[in-house]
Amino acid sequence: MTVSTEKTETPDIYRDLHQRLVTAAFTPGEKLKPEKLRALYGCSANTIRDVLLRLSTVGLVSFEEQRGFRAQETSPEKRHDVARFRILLEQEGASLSIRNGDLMWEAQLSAAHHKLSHIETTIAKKGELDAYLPLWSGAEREFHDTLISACGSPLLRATYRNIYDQFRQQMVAQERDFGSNYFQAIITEHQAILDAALDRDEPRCREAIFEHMKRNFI
Amino acid sequence: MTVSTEKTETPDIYRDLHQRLVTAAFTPGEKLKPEKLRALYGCSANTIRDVLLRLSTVGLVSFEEQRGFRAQETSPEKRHDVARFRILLEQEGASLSIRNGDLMWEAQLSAAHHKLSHIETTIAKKGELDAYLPLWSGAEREFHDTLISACGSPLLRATYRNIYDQFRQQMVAQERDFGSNYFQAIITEHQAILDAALDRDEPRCREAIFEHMKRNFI
DNA sequence: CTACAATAAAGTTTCAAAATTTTAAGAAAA
DNA sequence: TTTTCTTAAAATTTTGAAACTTTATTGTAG
Repeated sequence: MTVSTEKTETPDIYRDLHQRLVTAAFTPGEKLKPEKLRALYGCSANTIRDVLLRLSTVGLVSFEEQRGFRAQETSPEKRHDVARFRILLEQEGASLSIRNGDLMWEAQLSAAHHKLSHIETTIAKKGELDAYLPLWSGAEREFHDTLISACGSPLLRATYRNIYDQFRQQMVAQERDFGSNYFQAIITEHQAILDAALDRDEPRCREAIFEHMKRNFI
Repeated sequence: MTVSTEKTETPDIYRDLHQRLVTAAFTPGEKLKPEKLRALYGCSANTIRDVLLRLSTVGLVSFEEQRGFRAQETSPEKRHDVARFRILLEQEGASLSIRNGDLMWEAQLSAAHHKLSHIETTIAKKGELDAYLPLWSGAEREFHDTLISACGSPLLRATYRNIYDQFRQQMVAQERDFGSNYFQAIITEHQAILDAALDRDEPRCREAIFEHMKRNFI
């Protein structure tokens, strides 16, 4: 069901494992054995190895020479580190975008926020997070990525995306209480970020980003 | 000569290729064919593939599905991007280190600077950069890494190291004029960074870092 | 002469098995 | 009982060859 039967399977395996990792389908530190996963995707162990090697590249999987792969471990320190670093990158990226972004950027940001806001409102009402988690996670990622998309630095943006995924992995793994009031809160926070960005108010946007993330500190 | 004959060769292949890449033994964009490199290290093509996959994770090698590996391309935009991002990370890391660093940090920073300074002075006098490039590159990396080593963020530090290596790769590839006066200049700049750090003067240290890097802008 | 298709060559990815290393289990000694 | 050594099992890495893709070459039609 989750496995595509297309000719070139590797990208699908990558995407599927990536998705599983950021939605905590594996418990942190769990061993990822190519030989076991092989069966799941109907390919050889080496193909899995390739994919895991690439996922270790982006920090979702930890890899140690001669002792294989694991789903990235989590700890309060790690979560704190990821959150701090994410703030740094997003604040800087947002500042640059506010300076450089054109009308198209504003439009795309509005659009991304609209989608995100819709999904978050639905979850806040219905409360069925499990069903919406992949959808919401994707929309949130897109909103934050769009926010920094006009920063003019491909490197900053690529690094941010990696960190965002690590953040998601760490937070979902922590089994936070994603209750209804949690979503009420982040709806407000995302709105504040959007408003500050469209007002081209750098300090206020930085502050809004910090407010959005500070709950994840130790 | 460059190839170790130990039992477990993979780490050596990784280190050796890493070294070659940051010292521009490959021209930017040059194709890295496992089949060719295989002979060099006396192993199979897949082992090379593994190493290249990991090097692509740290940005030294570019990888495209179904069309293999290349030494990272270079361009004015890319160099500018790397330089800007490096400044961001180093300024932030240095600021945090200045706030958090203890006496041990000061001592290590002094030691790293002492070594670096010695090598740079030698090069400035003798001018034989080619012979000293790996030594100097390693010492400079260590100095900058030590500067941010007390920042308290493993993620920031690891990211900085990757960016430093990409920076080195980009700059050496550009065939800059590493003349004697170039080294005279950076000796002064490194001294300024050290002094500001030991004085615990964040703004001055940030400024010194910027001054050290601004020559690499477009 | 150019554009397009067919073919050949080169390069990349996948595979299953062999070689190596790590981890686990059990036996002997302190 | 605890520790250490030996042995067996499990897992990882490496290999060489097969399958597949891309790129280059050649030939044909417009």
